[in-house]
Amino acid sequence: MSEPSADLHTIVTRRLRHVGQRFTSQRRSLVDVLAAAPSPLTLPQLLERSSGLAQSSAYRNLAVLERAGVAHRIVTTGDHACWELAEDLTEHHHHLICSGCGDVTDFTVPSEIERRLDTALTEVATGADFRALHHRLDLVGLCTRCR
Amino acid sequence: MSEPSADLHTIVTRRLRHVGQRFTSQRRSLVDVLAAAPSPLTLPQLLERSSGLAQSSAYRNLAVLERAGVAHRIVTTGDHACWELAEDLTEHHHHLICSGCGDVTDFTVPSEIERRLDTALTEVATGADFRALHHRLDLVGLCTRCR
DNA sequence: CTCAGTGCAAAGGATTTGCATGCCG
DNA sequence: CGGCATGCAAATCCTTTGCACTGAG
Repeated sequence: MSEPSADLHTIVTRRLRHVGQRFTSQRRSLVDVLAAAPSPLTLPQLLERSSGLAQSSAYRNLAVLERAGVAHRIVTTGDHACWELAEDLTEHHHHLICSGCGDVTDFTVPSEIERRLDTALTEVATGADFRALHHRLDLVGLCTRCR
Repeated sequence: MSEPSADLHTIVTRRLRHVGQRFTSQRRSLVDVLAAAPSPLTLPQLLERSSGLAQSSAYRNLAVLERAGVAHRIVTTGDHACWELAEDLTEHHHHLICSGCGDVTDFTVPSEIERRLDTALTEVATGADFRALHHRLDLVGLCTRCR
């Protein structure tokens, strides 16, 4: 399910163009950093990994990438929000969220359970007259360090 | 599964005492408002429903209630955080989150699926050397108004 | 009398925005 | 050239904190 880097850039370019935006070098850098990370990154982490990127530009570009459906913002208990690539650019996964340090790690569940869950959620959404876009399943607890 | 009001107060009193805090009238008001609401409430909503409560006191008391395991803070995409009673004081449920207006509504899934999910999550947690405290399953989409 | 609890106002801090400048198309 | 993109600094706005006061025990 993971995309080769060249295709990723192609897709991102297309999606950005779709909302009338360019794929600038800063945005390319953000996308690459997100794609390389094994887990969502906070803004400070993104800045560390993208040299010479102004904080405000990072926020602005992340907002653009989110509007284009390329990046996704995760709200956590911690001080900063986290960012990751949109799910359809990676693979469907969930998050282990440490309530001690706010750290976020990815994980997946067996596809059979995922399917059943989807079915159930679709029914719920239908019953509630709610247009479901996606679901979010997080496991909250304590990581090894914070235990 | 819902608690009669008297028992709720008893439980809350005990939990507050356990962390060395009193069950004051403001805290009682917050708990009652949360118990009466069908969904999590933002701070402005809580203030509306609790006359004569200072904003700072609300935040402080919610923090105390959270530390006592009575209330639970939900981080949303919206501007404000939301608050609800702790899950073991209500019943296990999930949230429909509208990405348009940030509104949050409760829902439940069939217990069989919930059980299977729990099993799967326990395995994941064990494998990741993660001490799971609880899970969070949200359905993100658009409510009727924002559709 | 003591000390947690409270209100008010000010501080904090992540995120957003205004504005002048730079650069791609 | 025209307009989007960027950096810097200032503004926003939710949330937290300092401080003096009040009230329960």
